Formats: sequence, C-alpha cells, structure tokens
Amino acid sequence: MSQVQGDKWNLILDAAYELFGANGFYETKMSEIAERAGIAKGTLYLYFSSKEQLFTAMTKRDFEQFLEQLTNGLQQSESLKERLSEVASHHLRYFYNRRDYTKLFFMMPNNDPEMLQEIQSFMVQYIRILADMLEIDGFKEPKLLAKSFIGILDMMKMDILFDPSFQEEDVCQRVVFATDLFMNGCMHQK
Amino acid sequence: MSQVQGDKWNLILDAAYELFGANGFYETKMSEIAERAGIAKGTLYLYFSSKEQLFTAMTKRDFEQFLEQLTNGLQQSESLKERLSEVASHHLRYFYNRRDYTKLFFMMPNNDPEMLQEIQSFMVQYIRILADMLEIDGFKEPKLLAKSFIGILDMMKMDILFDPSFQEEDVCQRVVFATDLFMNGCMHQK
Amino acid sequence: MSQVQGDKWNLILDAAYELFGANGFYETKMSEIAERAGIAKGTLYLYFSSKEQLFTAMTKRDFEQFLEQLTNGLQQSESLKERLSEVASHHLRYFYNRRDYTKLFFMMPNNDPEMLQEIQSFMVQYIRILADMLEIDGFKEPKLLAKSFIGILDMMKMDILFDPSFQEEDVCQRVVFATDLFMNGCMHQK
Amino acid sequence: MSQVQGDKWNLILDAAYELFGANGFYETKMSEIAERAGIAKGTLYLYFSSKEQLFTAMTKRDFEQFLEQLTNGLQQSESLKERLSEVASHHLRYFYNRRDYTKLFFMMPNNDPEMLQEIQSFMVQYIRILADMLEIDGFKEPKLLAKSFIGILDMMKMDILFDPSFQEEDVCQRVVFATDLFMNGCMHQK
DNA sequence: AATGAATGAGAATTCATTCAT
DNA sequence: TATGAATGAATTCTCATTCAT
Repeated sequence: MSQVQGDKWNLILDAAYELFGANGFYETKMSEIAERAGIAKGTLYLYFSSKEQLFTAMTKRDFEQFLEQLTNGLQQSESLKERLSEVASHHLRYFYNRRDYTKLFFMMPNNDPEMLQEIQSFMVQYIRILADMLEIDGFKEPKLLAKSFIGILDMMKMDILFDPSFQEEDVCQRVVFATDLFMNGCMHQK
Repeated sequence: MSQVQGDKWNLILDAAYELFGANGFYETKMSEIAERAGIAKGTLYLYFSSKEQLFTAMTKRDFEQFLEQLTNGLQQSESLKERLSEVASHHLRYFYNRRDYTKLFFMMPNNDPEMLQEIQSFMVQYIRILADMLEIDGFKEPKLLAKSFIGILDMMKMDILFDPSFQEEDVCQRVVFATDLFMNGCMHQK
Repeated sequence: MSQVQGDKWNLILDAAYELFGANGFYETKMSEIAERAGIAKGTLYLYFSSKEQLFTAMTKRDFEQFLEQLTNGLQQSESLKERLSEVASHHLRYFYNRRDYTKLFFMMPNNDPEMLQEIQSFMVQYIRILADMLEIDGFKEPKLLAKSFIGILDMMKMDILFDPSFQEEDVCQRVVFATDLFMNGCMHQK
Repeated sequence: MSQVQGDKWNLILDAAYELFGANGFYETKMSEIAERAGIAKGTLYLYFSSKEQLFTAMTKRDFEQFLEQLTNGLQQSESLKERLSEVASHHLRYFYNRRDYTKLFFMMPNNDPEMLQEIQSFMVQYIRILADMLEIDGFKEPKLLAKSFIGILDMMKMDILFDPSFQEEDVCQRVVFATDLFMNGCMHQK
C-alpha cells in the first residue's frame, strides 16, 4: 500500500483496508482504525466525514488501482488470447493477494448510495475495457461477453478465498481454463 | 418442504425474508420482524436463538427451495442443452423474482460461521447437480465447468437487479446467450 | 412530587426535575437521570423519545400543576384584591419553593420547538386566567394588565432565587407590595 | 466605549453576537464565530480564554451599551413621567431591535459564575438608575418600584420577540400603557 | 407457548482547545 | 500575532436479548 511519508490520507486508508478487510464494515470500529493509523479518533473525521465515506474512499482507491494495473498489464499483450489471459490472471491474482481480506467482498455497508455508485462505476469501466477488445476483434454482443468472462472469473474467488489448499500454481491453471473456455465459446458464437 | 415446521415458524421466516431482503441484515430490527409476523418480540426467541440464526434459517429455506425447484425443472429436460437452459432460466428467474429483495445478495451477517457453512453447502450441491450432468456427457473438469456456468449466470444478477429497464423478456435472451456461449465453450474444450 | 407506586413515568420526571433543576439541561446526563430514577438508561427511552422531549414533558407537568393549583386557590377568593393577592402569593411561593432548582428558569434546551410551544401555551392560559378576572371587573385592556402583573411578579424571582437572605416572610411583603401597586395602577386607568 | 479594545476584539464580538443571538450559546461553534469574523479559530483564543468568557464579554458590551444609551436618553427628559417614558421606550426598543436575536434572552451558559455576576451587576445598575429618580420624587420603596417597572417592561418582550405581527407603532402604545399604569400605581402608593 | 417491559453494553461523532510553525 | 491540523473527552441513543408474568 502507498505510505508516502506524511500522507495521512493514505495512512488512514491503509489502516481501514486492513481492518475492514479482516473484520468487515460493521465489525470494525473507527477507534480501531484510528489506533492502527496512529492518529486520534477525531483526526479521522478531518479526512472522511463518516465511516461509510471512509469505506467508500478505501474501495474507490482499490478499484482505481485494479483498473490502472489492468490497463498497464494489457499494454504488453498483443493477441486477444494474450489479453484475455492477462485479464484473468489479474482478476484471480487480485483475489489471491487478498486472501486475508475476505470480508471486503462479503461485507460492505448496506444502504450507502455512494458505495453502490462506486461499485457500478467500477463495473462499467471494467466491462468497457473487456468489451472494447472483444469488439475490435469483431465479436457480437461484446458487453454481454465481457460480463460473462468476468462472471466466470469472479465465481472462482470462492475457491481462491475459502479453499485453504488453494495454491498460487492453481491460479495459473484457472487462468488457462477460464480463458480457453471463454475463447472457444466466443469463437463459435461469432 | 417446510411443512414439517409449524405455521408460526414459516410466518416468521416470511416476515424476515421481506425485511432482510428489503433492508439488509443490519438495518432490520428483530422488533420489526416480530411486528410484521404479528407476534411478540420475545416469541421470536422461542423459534430462533438469535438474529443470526434466524437469518441463516431464512437463507437455508430459500436455498432448499431453489435446489428443489431446480431438480423438479430438470426432470422434464432431456438433452444437455435443454438442461443447461433450464438451469439458466431458473437461476435468472430467481433473481428477477427477487428484484425487491436486493439486499439479500449483498448484505449478510459477517461473522456467523453457520451462515458461511450454509452458503458453501448450497454451492456444493448446486455445483454437483451441474457437474453431474456435464460428467455424464463426458466433459472433462465438470466441476470447473459448472462453476463457470454459475459464474456467468450470477454476474447477470447485476443487470437484473439494478437495471430498472430490465424486462422479463430480457431474461429469455440472457438464458439463450449464456447457454449458447457456455455450450460452445464446452464443446470445443472436450 | 407525585410518586404513585409503579408509576415509572412520574418517577422519571421527578428525577429529571431534580437534576435539570439543579444543573440545567445541558449539564445533566441521561445516565444520571436513569440512575437517580433507579432504572436502566434504555428504559428512559421507553417513556420519552429524547432528552429534549423528557425536558418538555417535565416542564409541562410543572406548568399544569401551577395552573391547577392556581385555579384551586382562586376559588376561595371573592374580591378582585383577594384574587390578585392569591395570584401573587402563588407565583412568588412557586419560586420560593424552587430556590434549589434555579437552573429550571435559566437553562432550557434551545432549539426545541415543542418546548417553546409549551411555554407559550402556558403563558396564554396564565394570562387568560388573570385577564378574565380583570375583564369582569370592567378594566380595559385586561390582557395587557395581566401581562404587566405577571411581569412584576416574575421580576421578583431574581431576589427570591438569588438573594440568600430572602426569607419566607419577605414573600408576604412582596405579595402586598405587588398587589397594591398593581391595583392602584389599574384603578386609576379605568 | 469599546474603542479602547482593538478592532479585532470588536470584530469577534460582533460575529459572536450574530451567532449566539441567532442560535444560542450551545448551538454556536467557536469555528463558526471565527469564520464569520474572518479569522482563524486559534486567534479567538488570543482574545478570549474560553467560549464562556467570549459570551460573557459579548453580553457585557451589550449591557454597557444599554446603560450608556439609557443614561444619555435620560439627560433630555425633565419630568418623572418623561423619564419613565424614556426608560420604557429604551427598554422596549432594545428588544424590538433584537427580534432576530431572541436566543440571547433565553439561552446562556449555565454554570459560568462570571456570567451570572455580569447579569446581576447590570440589574443593580439599571435598578439604581430608576430607583434614584423615584427616590428624588419622594417615593417610598424606590428599589421595589424600580424592579416592578422593569418587570412590566420585560414581560412585554414575549410579544415583541415572538408575535410576528408586532409592529414598531405597537412599541409606542406599550410605552404609554406601561408608563401610565406604573405612574398611577406609584402615585397612589405614596 | 406467548408476552413485552426492562436491560445495558456498545459506538459514532462533535467540538472546545492546544501548540508547532 | 496568527494559523489550523490535531486532539480526545464526553454523551446520546439503539437494539438484541432476557425473564417475570
């Protein structure tokens, strides 16, 4: 995580990430976040107006990082298959690296519209990246295809996060499996 | 199925379903559930030992219903394609019928091991049903394929639940799309 | 104060009266009131929805008592002078008996519209009682006269509440003084 | 009067007056006062050691102004009646001009001894001004009479501040009414 | 079985005040 | 003088759960 010295904003987000990720939104106290960040409780509120907003900001930072790294990774890929592999690899590795933060994906504040907004905005961008590359290659219904691929990858988080025997090598196998399945499915739908 | 249980048991579960579904676990009060069920707060605790357990029981009933109806639907299908269509149709319709209960799929209690247990047990059964039919037809890696198909279907809940313009006809198109994509992908992976 | 056995509502109001009166609204904690009433904090909220509402209810009860006792006292008086004396006596004794609750008259919640409502409603009733008796005797501008008399009496609370040497006998002298002054003023304004 | 004090001192007091007057002591934040005065929060504490002390200083300035203007106004009056009219007019106009600052008269900090001191000191001086003029004309109990007159005038603040239909002309009528009532009352008590 | 009054632990948030710059 | 980022004490209110009836 980014810990630029003096960057209290990122410091707080890092602390929040650890605790929300390990314990979930409702089970994490603002006082714990403050303590972990090494600042006073009141200071949190100089940077984030509420617990909900802090969670949303933390998620947003993570989403942006996800998309940025994905975009970077894709620049080295040429063929569609390479690009799809890159997406799969990035997606699955994302979860693999967050095995200790499972709560992030199952516990978020319920009624926060800003949070929902953030999720939807992320999905739109993620889907567009995939859909664009599929469209260039002439596939019909690129958006639906994109969602399908993401769906395949996302379902795999269950094993990655909750199967303790899941190893880093397994990630690669899944990448190949998902990419092949999806590519074959696409090719014959053209 | 739950006729074994008394009337009041189901009455409570119905009330819980409505409220948890509309507002989420943390935003629903036990007193509200009692009121909606037309009984006293204390009575809830004669049937369920805690709020978490009530939520888990409610989810379990829903899961069982899902699997039971799926099994029934599959008995009329012959070919693999028909069976996959049936699965897709059932899965997507499930979400379509629960458009007003979106919180059910995004907010659940965090630290309840019984609940996690229930989800995993459901997934195992759901996957097995699909994997079995794929295995019979000779596909390799039937479990991974099953998870992939479920993943494709599950991603579609985003549109079904949150796109207000999503109509019942759209469900059918998605069924066809998902089934075709998956079938084609499978066929060429054999 | 009224402490009908089992009447928790009055029990809470009594405790609130003591503490709000001695320390003022903002300096009194709900937990203190609960402790003094011998109940749990949460129980307060079964009877009063907020601290403000508790204060208002307490004030209302006191106002009602004031007006009821005043009305009773006036039934034994015949002449106007007797009646004015009764009002003066009642008003000044009210403050004298509440020498230990001075904060009641100088500290109340600021922005509570219900509280303002209550005060104005009390004043309207108090003024009417006085104005009615003045009108019967043919005085012009009975409402203005009523307010003036109340003003004279109310100003005396400063000495009664804050002059430690103020004795019960002094109350009587003030009653005579205020009544005479006001009567004479009225008589020659007819 | 407060020319002795620096510009900023009065600037702060002006801001405090607006905000305390409109919202009351507890509902006004030091940060708001600073913002309104166009200075930094910390700067407030270079001039006033605490919120309470700021409120007291603000009140003191207002009291001093009240007494100074009253004294000035009385120098042009000759007869007792004229002088009483002047007092009444000044008192009622004071409230009329502060219709937007009602909180000043109903919300002040509770436990600040300096503030209580200030109020009592003001009352002593105000009463003395009135009592002196009454004593010169040979009235008995001049202090009690002074308090009574002030009481009559002060009760009228209720209408002036809270009756939205109260007009400037009504002030004059009240002045005449109060003065007459009081004069007549006094004359016949001699 | 059913009730619902009573409990009390628990947490977010505010804001007067300080002090390093 | 002036600043404003940082502090942290302090308190209301909620709500799952209990238990006497």
